[in-house]
Amino acid sequence: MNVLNKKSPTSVKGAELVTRRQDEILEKAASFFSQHGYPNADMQSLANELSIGKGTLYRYFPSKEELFFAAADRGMRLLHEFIETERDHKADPLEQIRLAIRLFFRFFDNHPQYLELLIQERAEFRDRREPTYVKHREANSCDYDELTRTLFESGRLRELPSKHLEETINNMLYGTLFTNYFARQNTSFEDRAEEVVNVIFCGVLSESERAKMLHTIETNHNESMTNQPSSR
Amino acid sequence: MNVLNKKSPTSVKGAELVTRRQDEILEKAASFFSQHGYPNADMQSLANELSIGKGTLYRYFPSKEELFFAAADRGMRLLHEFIETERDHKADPLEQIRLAIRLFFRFFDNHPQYLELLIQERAEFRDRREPTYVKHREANSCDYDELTRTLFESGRLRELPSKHLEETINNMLYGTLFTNYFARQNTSFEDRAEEVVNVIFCGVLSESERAKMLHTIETNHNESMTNQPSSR
Amino acid sequence: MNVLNKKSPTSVKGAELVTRRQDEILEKAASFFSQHGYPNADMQSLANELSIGKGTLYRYFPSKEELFFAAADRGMRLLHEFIETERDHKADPLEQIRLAIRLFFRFFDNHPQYLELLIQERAEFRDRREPTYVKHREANSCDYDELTRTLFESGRLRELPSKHLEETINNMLYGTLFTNYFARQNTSFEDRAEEVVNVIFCGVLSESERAKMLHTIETNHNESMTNQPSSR
Amino acid sequence: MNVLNKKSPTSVKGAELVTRRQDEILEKAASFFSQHGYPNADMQSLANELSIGKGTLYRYFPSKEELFFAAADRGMRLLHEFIETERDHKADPLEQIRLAIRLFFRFFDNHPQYLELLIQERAEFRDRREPTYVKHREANSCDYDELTRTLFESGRLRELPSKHLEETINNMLYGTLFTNYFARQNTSFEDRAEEVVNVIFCGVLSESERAKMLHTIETNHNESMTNQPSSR
DNA sequence: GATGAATGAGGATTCATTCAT
DNA sequence: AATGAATGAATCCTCATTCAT
Repeated sequence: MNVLNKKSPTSVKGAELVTRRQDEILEKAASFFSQHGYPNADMQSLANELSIGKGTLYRYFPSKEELFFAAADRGMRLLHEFIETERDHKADPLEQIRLAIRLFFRFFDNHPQYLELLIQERAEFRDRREPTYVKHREANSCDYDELTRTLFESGRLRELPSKHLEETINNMLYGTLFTNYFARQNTSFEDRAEEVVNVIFCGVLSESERAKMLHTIETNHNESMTNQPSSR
Repeated sequence: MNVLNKKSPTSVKGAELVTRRQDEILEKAASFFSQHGYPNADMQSLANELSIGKGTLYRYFPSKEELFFAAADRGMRLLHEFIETERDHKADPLEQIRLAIRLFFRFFDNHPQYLELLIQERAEFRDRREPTYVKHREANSCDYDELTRTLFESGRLRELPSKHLEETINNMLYGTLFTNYFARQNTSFEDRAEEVVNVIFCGVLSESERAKMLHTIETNHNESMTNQPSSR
Repeated sequence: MNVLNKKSPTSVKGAELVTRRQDEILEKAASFFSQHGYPNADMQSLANELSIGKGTLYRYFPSKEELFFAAADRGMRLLHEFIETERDHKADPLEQIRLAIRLFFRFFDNHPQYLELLIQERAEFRDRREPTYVKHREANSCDYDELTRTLFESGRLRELPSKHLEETINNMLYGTLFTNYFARQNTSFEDRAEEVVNVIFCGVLSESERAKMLHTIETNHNESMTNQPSSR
Repeated sequence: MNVLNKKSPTSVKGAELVTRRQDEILEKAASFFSQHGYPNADMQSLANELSIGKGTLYRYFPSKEELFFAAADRGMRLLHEFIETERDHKADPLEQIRLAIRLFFRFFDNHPQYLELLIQERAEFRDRREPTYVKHREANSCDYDELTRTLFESGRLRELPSKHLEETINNMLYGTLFTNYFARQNTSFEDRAEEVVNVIFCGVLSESERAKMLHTIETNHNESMTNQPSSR
């Protein structure tokens, strides 16, 4: 499916060269797809922007589709690497989460094209492939599982199914990305990190209201445990 | 730009007929675009599904693009109407918000095609038009402005810039929609409404941790007010 | 696979129109493919020659390949019709064969493009489809089976497996077509009909030599019957 | 037009090496073109199969077209050599012809790719070049001219214009090749040699019928000689 | 008003050939 | 001498839109 299939294993040095070349192409392709949208991005123009021949593009990627997927994957890989490089495994768990969120936003501030690619991918290849975004989420999820477990055990989180926590954060993060990006407000994502963390951690209610609500939930929960074995 | 413009008067009855016909088309078009994606949805097939001629389609909508926009707009209008019809203006404000969230999710459970259209629209017409989603948000925002004001004034929300509240809820809602839809998990949105409300209202931290954090925020805030007039 | 698939059964009158149109296209396509060769025949130029749009071509035939096959099939159909129209079922069987050969040649004199198509087809679609030529041969073969049977029974042919007769004639006919056409000698095929018939019917040997050879064959045949039950 | 032209002298040994290399390439090229058809045979794959670089191919043959022609020519040369090597110049002339036919068929049984090349060539280069097949026929024709003359003079053939004899045999041979090959019947050509010889030599009619027909021809011929000096 | 036949701009992809290493 | 990376001309096909009936 790639260059190497057409001919020869090429030398190690050659392989490196190929990888470097592919990276250059992917870098440009990401912005290009992001800018024009997948269906309007034509390979000729992309080749022109790269100052290479159209054929060369096809030497490195067998089709427009594969090129797009490779670009999207690269984005998620870069995101992952960026967060891994910057995070501090020894910090307080809550701080780690806070930092991860901040880094997540910072990445998309610096590379908005990759956010665009996530959306494009979903729009164009709805039924053809597992979304890159989901793959990435799965790759990362284990890293944070332990973090949350620790927090639960030390009683620093309230009692929520642990899956909820992760998903809720995810929804909030991507929701913030998407709605802001959709709205083209051009505000920095990272600038909103504090608010987001703030709401996720503390909610929006005042002290007293919160107490009331949590009490109601508790009560309902107990009742449903006692009276209605099946809640659906 | 539409049928009526070409030769406007026509009888009132005629106008109604046109509207009914347009609605039938839009209904089908929404599912169709949703199913195939904008670029792969071809007008001939849509006409076939509607059992009308391709030309007729063009009588009612001047172009594929306009048809798509009309379908997306209709989706947002239906969402709005649905929520307005079902909401209870006399209920407790927090309950009103909770219900609105629930209804919002229920709508997209019942009409997932309109969610798809939002994504399609963003992907295809990135730079050509204000997203339908944003238009809708603006249309609705005033309705909830007063609701939140009341809650603030009665001390039932903690002190957050009012814009934040609305945006945060929005981000959470759309984030939940998008990530779930992206992940194709086929779970009902409404089933998740309670969790979402729960987190937005109460946050994820335990009582003590929350207190600590809110204290820190307060302190920082005061300090920054005193010492660093500009935060960036 | 054809026009009708895209939409609607069209009226009877429409169907006739479609057929007429297809025929016009096939007529031109045959000469065009014949002239340029399948791979060099481009659809745009063909459309230009027909003074229709490229899209129209594709309305009537779903692909270049199908168009080509349809043209080749039409050729064989026309050949068959031509011979059936002109032949005289009441004539002496040998005369019928002689006439059929003459007509066969005359057809390709008048429509050399269809000969070319047979060759093109074999060259381009070697392994993708049963040759049109073979289909035609099968369609016709039954017509002549009886003719040859009669001739055998009345002792007007010497003893040859009946399959041989038909195949030999076939080989001779197509061989004459192909070699003459290959050689681009531009001589009329029909002009050679008499020679061909002459050789097939009488062979090239003189009376005495023929007698000798037939005697040898007979003898060998008897011997192999007696001594070597299986000759293979 | 080939390697040697670019920088001619090179040592004699070098020239031999070049020739050997070219032969290896042509050998493979023949099967390759035969297998895929000229337009689908791509130079990269051919180079791969030969385990040489694509550039090297172009060192030995200036273009795909020239390579193809060289392969086809080589086929005809091999055919010629094969027949020359195997034939027996001292045998009875009729036997010589019989043997030549048998050898001709045997060659194509063993090297069907060269038959394919003849067809490909005609299909692709219809108007660009004298068919290899014709060149070969001309090269060989003189060898058999004398043979036939001898036969005529000794009265072993009936009176036919000598050109007819050769052409008729040719047509029959190539006709048998092509129709059998077209039909992909996978029968051995050589197995059919006897039948073919048999029909060409003796014709298909019975003794009496043959006499009748030859009489008629004679009569017509004389008449036309007497009455209509020019038959055209 | 409704239809669908006709159109042609537009874009992905292939592959023979060149040429620097 | 040998290589294979780079090139871009060439071509099939799709589909939104128009317009005569």
